[in-house]
Amino acid sequence: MERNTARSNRLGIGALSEQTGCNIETIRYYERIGLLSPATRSQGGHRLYGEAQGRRLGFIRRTRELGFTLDQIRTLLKLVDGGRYTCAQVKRITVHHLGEVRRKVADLRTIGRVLEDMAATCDGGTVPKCPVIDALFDPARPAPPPGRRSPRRSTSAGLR
Amino acid sequence: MERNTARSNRLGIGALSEQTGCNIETIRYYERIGLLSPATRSQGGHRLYGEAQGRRLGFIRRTRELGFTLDQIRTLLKLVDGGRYTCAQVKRITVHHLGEVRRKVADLRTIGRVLEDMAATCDGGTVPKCPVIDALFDPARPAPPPGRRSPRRSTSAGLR
DNA sequence: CGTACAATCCGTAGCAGCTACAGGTTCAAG
DNA sequence: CTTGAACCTGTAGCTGCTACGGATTGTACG
Repeated sequence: MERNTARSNRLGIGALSEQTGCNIETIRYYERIGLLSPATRSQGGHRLYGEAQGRRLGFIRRTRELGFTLDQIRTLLKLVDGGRYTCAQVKRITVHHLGEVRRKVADLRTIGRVLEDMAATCDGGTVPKCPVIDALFDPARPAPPPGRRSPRRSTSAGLR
Repeated sequence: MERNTARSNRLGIGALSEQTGCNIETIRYYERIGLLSPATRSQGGHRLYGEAQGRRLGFIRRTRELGFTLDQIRTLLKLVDGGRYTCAQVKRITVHHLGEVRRKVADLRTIGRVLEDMAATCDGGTVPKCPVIDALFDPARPAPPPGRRSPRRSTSAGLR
């Protein structure tokens, strides 16, 4: 059961997976697409990881959890690898991503409001007729398509 | 330029695309996966659409805009097609989806907060050193992975 | 030392939900 | 009848993984 860590600090891919919470297949995937550099191998060809690779994978995982795309992560890592990144560069990427997150939140909140309004018109009865279906079939009703903001808010007013 | 609509109420796929705002390729895709039933064809094989298909596509598009998955839409349409759906069935799907939207909003707001905190630690200078990178490389710092809530909030405190 | 069995290997294919070709046919205006 | 836009089919690509299948290693136990 104890797979390693014994006296060698080099981990197999399974141990690294456990340590970082990152799926084995995903680790190999990251290597394949070049986010992780090719791991050193045992004689038999099994991947072995040291501390540096572990920290790098941790970075990727945390960054992913914050919703950065693999491409953004690639850019960040390239900056770090180059050794001559600036705070400004990193901030630009971060702030850009923050903007996208905020847009998504706004869109989803709009969607949520529409869904709430629609659900409220449902009595949930066994009647073979539902105002939600009607609303969805009716061209004029539901919220403006998310993506950019619209000046008028017609959601709850227009729905019932 | 006027493509049709002339005196026939049947539209070509391009006209339908314009009318609904749904990409031509996407319309064909919806047909392929069975959301739209196979269109009737001209002698030459071009798709022709009547009002009913147009309304159905509109339904799909609006429902998609609200974030329902194609599978949920398929279910809704099956209910409608069967002609014996109940308000309760529709409401169940809607409320379920609403729950997911709310979860996503919560997760994204958490992410947004972390990003804000991180960005705040950046002075945006030309210094080859950025606290954001440090935070992302440091195992202990960033926000708990979204998905379920954590009791302690260490974000802004822990980050600088 | 042999053997079993876990761990790992590689390559490929699949998921959602489209989008983008290429290389051909049809439609409609002039 | 000719031109050029619209349309056809089929396939491949995108993101970010995940899940095989069938082979090979690594290792603990007897």
